[in-house]
Amino acid sequence: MTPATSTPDVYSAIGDPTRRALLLRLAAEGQKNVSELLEPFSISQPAISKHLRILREAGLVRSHKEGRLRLYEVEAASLRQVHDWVSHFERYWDQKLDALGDYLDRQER
Amino acid sequence: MTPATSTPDVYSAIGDPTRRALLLRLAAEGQKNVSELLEPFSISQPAISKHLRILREAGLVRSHKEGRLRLYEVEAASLRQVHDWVSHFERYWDQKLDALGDYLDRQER
DNA sequence: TTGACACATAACCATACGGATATACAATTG
DNA sequence: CAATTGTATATCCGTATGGTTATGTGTCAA
Repeated sequence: MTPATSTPDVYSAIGDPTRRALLLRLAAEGQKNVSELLEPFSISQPAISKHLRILREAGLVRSHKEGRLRLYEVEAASLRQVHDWVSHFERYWDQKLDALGDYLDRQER
Repeated sequence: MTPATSTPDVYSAIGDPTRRALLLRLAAEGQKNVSELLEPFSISQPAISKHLRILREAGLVRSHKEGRLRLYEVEAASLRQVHDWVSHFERYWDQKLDALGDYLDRQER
């Protein structure tokens, strides 16, 4: 019985530096196939495919076949939640330590 | 031979939902001691202490003793890099495909 | 001084993770 | 058709991660 394979969340998807690099390159250079994405790294093709799968399951990339290539592109709408979450802490790197920060905080949950 | 215990990076530190909840609460409610932080969770005190250590080593909290309590507070300057990184992808959730987005789109090989 | 409390650390365990190699399969090329 | 290329999946492996219980240490109260 295969145990349900829970979908990976966005935070852990971007926790890996290789996946961040993949995302950044896709954003900078647009669609890429697996071999192209693989090239700058010194890891195996299956390793990259695994990373791409995790990114896809986290909703961070999408892909489609074109001939015998599979093209990947960024689909980063789910990064918005990360952006929003991190923004709660903006006052900690902004100089202005306004007591206004307290207002942000009802967003808890 | 114990292998040097590399300092955890910010991305993996916030990859865990418990640690995100801790950070959010500290930001919302200010200083808290370990027992207070522990209370909403159904995990052990050592587990929380471990999370707090990881947050501390990632530069996300700091602490000081006060009597027999140890008070933790947010120290989230290092979240700025995350915020900046995520911002690279803003155009993927903004409706407005600004000039930068258009420019990048045309670079597609 | 003794005991209780607050917390950290140690030791251990199961599972997840990132990598490798081997293989399967679809699509193109000869 | 067979061979080659592009990619995914299967399997395995070592290490990291998140949890537990047990224990050590500092601080306060009686």
